[in-house]
Amino acid sequence: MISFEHFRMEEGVPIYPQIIGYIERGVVAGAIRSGDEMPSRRTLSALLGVNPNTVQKAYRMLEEEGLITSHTGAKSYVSADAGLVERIRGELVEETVRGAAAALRQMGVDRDEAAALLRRLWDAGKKGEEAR
Amino acid sequence: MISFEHFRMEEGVPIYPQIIGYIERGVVAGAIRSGDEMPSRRTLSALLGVNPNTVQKAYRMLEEEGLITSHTGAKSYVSADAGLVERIRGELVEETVRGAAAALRQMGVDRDEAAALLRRLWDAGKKGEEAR
Amino acid sequence: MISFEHFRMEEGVPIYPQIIGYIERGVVAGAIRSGDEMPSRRTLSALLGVNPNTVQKAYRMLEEEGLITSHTGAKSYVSADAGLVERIRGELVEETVRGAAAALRQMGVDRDEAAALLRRLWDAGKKGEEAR
Amino acid sequence: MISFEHFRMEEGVPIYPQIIGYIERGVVAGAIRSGDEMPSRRTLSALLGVNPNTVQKAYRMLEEEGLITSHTGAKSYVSADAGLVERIRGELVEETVRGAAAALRQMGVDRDEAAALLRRLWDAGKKGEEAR
DNA sequence: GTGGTCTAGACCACC
DNA sequence: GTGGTCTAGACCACG
Repeated sequence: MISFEHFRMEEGVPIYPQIIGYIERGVVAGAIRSGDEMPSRRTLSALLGVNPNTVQKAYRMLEEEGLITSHTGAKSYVSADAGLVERIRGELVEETVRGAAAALRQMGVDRDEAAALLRRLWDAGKKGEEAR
Repeated sequence: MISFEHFRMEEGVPIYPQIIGYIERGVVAGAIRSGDEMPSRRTLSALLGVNPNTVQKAYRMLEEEGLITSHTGAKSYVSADAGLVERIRGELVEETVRGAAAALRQMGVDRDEAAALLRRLWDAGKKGEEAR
Repeated sequence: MISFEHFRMEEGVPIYPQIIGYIERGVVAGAIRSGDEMPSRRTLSALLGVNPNTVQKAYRMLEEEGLITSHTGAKSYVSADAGLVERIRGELVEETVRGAAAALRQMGVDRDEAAALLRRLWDAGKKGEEAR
Repeated sequence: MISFEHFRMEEGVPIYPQIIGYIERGVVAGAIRSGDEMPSRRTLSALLGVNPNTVQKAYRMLEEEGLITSHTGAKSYVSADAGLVERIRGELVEETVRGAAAALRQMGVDRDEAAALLRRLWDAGKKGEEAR
């Protein structure tokens, strides 16, 4: 059963993409692997304090993406082959870095300052957000 | 008159927060200063290709935040005192860096690798997204 | 033991009402009579390829309707007195005819055409759906 | 603006397919034509006493079927070419007649009796259900 | 005012 | 207990 203990909800952003992103990042990190058992819709919705349907939507999109499999009445499992993981990794890492760089640039931060900030704040939110 | 030439719309995210964020980042960078003239709602909506109501909503929230002043029938001006700017700067920069760091950590990227990536991709999106 | 050989499942409709309807129509036709023995829940669920709980639900509702009697650990029997049968017959037949008539009328089919169609298609689905 | 005054909701059946069926039958009858204006989601939901989202789902599926067109901020219109109408007509009429025939057969009604019933009850529900 | 999306809760069939 | 679907209400962007 994969853990959601390091999941932190971001306000003002739709919840289901956050769930998708959490799973994707965990898969990219190798913390979530093929065959791992997903929490049930009810379990996860209770854990996150959201509606089961919101979780359902995330799971459905993950299934369409090929990251998990679902069968009625049975549990859902992760099913991520290496190629898919590598593809997601490429998309996700670049997108994250580029987005932060663009925002910081527009705020007048220069490259060295940004890199220094990143190093300094790296462990800032570590408690509770450690790689999965 | 402040410029929106570096504004790039992000799909799948409400537009009015994007406008607010653009102004906030410009103020933090010092590119937008107290007394600068805001474009009229009509002008900006035409420029961005969005509905006037969407711009109106952004202006109203910026006014509530204290970043601009609006008087019926008159132009709107930026009104950002040093304290407000500093407060926004602290929130935005830290939030941006922390968010990226958390996502990258969760993907299994380590601190050195992240800093290197940030330096390497710093100018990546510059063409067409300069000082975005 | 009453037979389910002519039962055909309709997709997209809950299964338990289909079971109830099958019994009701058989009773109205006289093919199912008071005293007839119902298949056990397990037997029927295996025969129809559905979950025992689904059959259980249908049996419970039939019992509430008064069409069958169940005693824990014992077989279930049909118990349809003449009055009940007549009441069900009136409801089902009229409802079926009225519903089809209304739909056909709304599609611009006239009465003669509808009656002709009914005669022509009467045996159409018979093969494989006989006495459905 | 096409009218829903003859629409009658059937209990125990999902609402959105009923809306779809009503439109399809009207198109088959020729009572609803290409270019006709659909009621807005809000208008129809208020009229039927259902949630706007339920209407939305029906409209969306009708759009996928090619029977109506929708554009954000603008009204929805019927767009049914002759071929599509003919295809729907074939499916709908046969399906309706076959379904009623099968049910009546299983209830022990014979063909002549069924045709007679259909003629007799043809106008039974006419008030309020007249072809569109 | 329009259509589109997100979150929510109840119900169904299945194991 | 599991996943899947339907109805519901609020919010968003657009004309």
